[in-house]
Amino acid sequence: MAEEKSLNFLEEIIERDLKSGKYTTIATRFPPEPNGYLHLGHAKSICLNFGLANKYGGKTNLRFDDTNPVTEETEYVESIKGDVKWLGFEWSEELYASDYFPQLYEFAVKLISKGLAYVDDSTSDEMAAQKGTPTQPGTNSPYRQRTIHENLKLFADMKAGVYPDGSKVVRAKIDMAHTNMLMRDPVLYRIKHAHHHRTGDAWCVYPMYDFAHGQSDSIEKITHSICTLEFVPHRELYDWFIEKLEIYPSKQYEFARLNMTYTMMSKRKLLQLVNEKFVNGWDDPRMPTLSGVRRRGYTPEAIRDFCDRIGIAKRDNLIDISLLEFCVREHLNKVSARRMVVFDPLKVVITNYPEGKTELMKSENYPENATGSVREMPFGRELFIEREDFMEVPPKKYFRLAPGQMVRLKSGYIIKCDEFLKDAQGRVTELRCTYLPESRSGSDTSGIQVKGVIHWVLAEKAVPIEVRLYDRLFNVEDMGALEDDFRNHINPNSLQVSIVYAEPEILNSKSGDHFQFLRMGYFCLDPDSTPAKLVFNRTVTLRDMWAKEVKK
RNA sequence: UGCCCGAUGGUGUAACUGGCAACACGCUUGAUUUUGAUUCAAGAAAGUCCAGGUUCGAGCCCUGGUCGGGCAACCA
Repeated sequence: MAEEKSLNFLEEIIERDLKSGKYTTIATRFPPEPNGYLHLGHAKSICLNFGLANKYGGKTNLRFDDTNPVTEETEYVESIKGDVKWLGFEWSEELYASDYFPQLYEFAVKLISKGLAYVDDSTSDEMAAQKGTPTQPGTNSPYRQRTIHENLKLFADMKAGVYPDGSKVVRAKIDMAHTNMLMRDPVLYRIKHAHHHRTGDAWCVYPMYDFAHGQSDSIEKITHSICTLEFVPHRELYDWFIEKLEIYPSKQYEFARLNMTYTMMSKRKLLQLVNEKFVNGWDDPRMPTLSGVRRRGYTPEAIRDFCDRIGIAKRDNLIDISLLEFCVREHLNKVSARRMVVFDPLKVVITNYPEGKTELMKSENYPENATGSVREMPFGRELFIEREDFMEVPPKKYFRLAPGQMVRLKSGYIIKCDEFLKDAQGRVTELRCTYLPESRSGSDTSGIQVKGVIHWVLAEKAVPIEVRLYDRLFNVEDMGALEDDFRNHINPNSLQVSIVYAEPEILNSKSGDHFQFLRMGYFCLDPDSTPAKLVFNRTVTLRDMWAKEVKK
């Protein structure tokens, strides 16, 4: 296990910092805003931040960036905490940017006192005009020259609730002609007479992200503040505040966010899917949210493995969803109990099997592990098999049932199809087969080798269950390249519900159980289940070489 | 027409910091298999965005281009 995996660029930076003695231990943080549910992109960040701290013996804080009371809710805080834990990580401290409101306020006062910030009465439109453009310098606000004394008084009044929302802001006094737009006198504080999910009505002025994030890192003595690429231009401001405030110098590093084929990671757009009912909530199994993939049956192990495999770099990427599916299958193959479930039943009557007789057949639960764990399946004269496991006129390499052809019933007997019945519409309604009594699974003395093995259930004991089959939510590979509205590209067939027939053992399923329905895919029990009706989500299909063969 | 990032098989990520491009997914073929799954084996696939330069030697360094992404919210 001592294989040396090459380091990503952040690990290189950290190892250099540790080796040089710059730090003796590292501190990272995962800083979500509680305004939505976490998704796979966040999983990448979580695995990175917590992974780095674990690897180098440091710590990771969970810090909620809750500086905008109008979009943030406790519901989100709870879901985020649950998701991080589910993924398998433990934070050192649970913190909130709102914990630092008093200190952040003092930081603003300090900047004002140093003549490095001022209160501006400009409207947002006026400020936008003052900003200039990336190619043209901005212009100074007419309020830029207010005295320190006046600014202090005004800011105190802002805090005291004297002014209405939007009437005034505090801005840093930097350079309206700066090539970095973010350095053109950015807003530090704005007035919002809004109820905050944690501080209630204690404040009516709230810091902007830029004035809260870096300082929060600094307060927590975060050594390596890791964020995504879009914050690269913010780093200059981040460093400016640290320098002017003379506080602990956390360093910001940026990596490329996760993009995946056939999906999107924008919290805003995911919220839209929820609000506009394209999906059934944040935890809809079609969503790339952690609560969604969890409900879908993805395991934390699989997601961590996935995050490990995609790597960390700075170039834009579009990860093929098949890699995630590979990780999920790999894990589920090892841990899922096997069950037989017939989706589209075709009745089989075994004509030489005694009427009224049943026997119990043993079948392995975990064929990948030598646990010896087995279950018993009732076998009898009338069975259901998959309709597609019979063909009246089979193609060349079809080795399932066909007139005169033999097949092995998994964990049962070898049967031979003697004849088939059709209804008036020409639809096959029943197969009449004979079985080889000496071919019983585990004590086969028939000497006959058949290529095809199919799953089955005893008709009389079959348990109807609901399965929900999911397909990709969007039918466009690169959602990021879209020119038009993403809602125009929703896959109308992303969810298909049907009633299928399971072996009786299915009744013992418990929530959280993962199964492989033989030859049909991986499934998990959905919370919508009731004792009267079990509901299963298809996590992912099995790889299917035959489907490819058929396409040829 | 500004500033900041980035560029290696189809997709990702590597290349011991200058020594004849590797790993994974995907794809193809074969073997095994009481899941057409799993497992195993083999194979196709990039000459590293382009053009110069330095060097015995460049994916790594230098110069100039090209292309892609980001930046003008009282969002984060």
